[in-house]
Amino acid sequence: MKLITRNTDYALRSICYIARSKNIVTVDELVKQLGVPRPFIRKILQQLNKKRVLDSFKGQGGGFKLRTPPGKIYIIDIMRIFQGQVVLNTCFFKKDVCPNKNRCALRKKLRLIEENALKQLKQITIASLI
Amino acid sequence: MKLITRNTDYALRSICYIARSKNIVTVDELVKQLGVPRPFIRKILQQLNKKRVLDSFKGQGGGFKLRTPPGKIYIIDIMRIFQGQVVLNTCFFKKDVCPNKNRCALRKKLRLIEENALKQLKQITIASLI
DNA sequence: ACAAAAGATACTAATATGGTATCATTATCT
DNA sequence: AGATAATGATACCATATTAGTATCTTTTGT
Repeated sequence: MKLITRNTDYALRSICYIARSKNIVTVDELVKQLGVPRPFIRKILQQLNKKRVLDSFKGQGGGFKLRTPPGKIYIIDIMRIFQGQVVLNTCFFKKDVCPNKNRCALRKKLRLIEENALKQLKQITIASLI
Repeated sequence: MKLITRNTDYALRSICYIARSKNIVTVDELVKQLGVPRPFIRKILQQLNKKRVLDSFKGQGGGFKLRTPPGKIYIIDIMRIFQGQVVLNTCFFKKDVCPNKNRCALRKKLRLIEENALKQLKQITIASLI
């Protein structure tokens, strides 16, 4: 069980850094700050731009800045970008083994735990991290 | 984020089935009950035997039974067998980026969430599932 | 025009998960 | 004793996900 993956982590830290910085931030700067492979973080930033978390500027003097204030960026949204639907609750069992999903004691308990985690994740903003 | 993996799920259901059954249970019976690939579930049961959750009997009339009462088997232990340390809280960052892990706001919050989930997982026994 | 930035996209590598195959060992029954 | 029915051990293969690279295009400021 891994709550967040590497690219989510990189993304969050990049966003935090950009949020703290008043100026536009280049990939170069982030590479230096975070020590993350350049092409990898480029891809991450591009995704964040596509998903409208960041705004990007091409050409000399270009780079990235936030598109939304840090208090309105929830880490669950960043997780969703890189990890898809965060809580799956997929049942591995075929219908005839687990005829009634709703009554499966195991699923029920796991779902509760997942819902709790989700609820907490939904409350954390970038602002609360910087 | 996937709370449990397939083999953990299979293991839990096998244990539940064995717990409900008064008699010794063979792989064959479990395959019929759960519709899971035979060699795969064999491996799972072997691991459960090694970890002393189940007891196994070779030869004709052999099979598996519980070694511990269902009220004392916690699903977190089964998860640990198949998924290793359940909550990792690994930080992907090098020391110079994240100089003080304890003060990293992100880690702190994630750890809290993970600890909550863990606490809940630690309370669920097989007995509570059957 | 040129250089410095990001955009797009396709590819490769590593790891984890899910699953098979095969042979050895042990116990029971006749 | 030998056949049979069970698990033990172990090595292997397949697939999916995650992590990371490479390359070429586009935009923009000087």
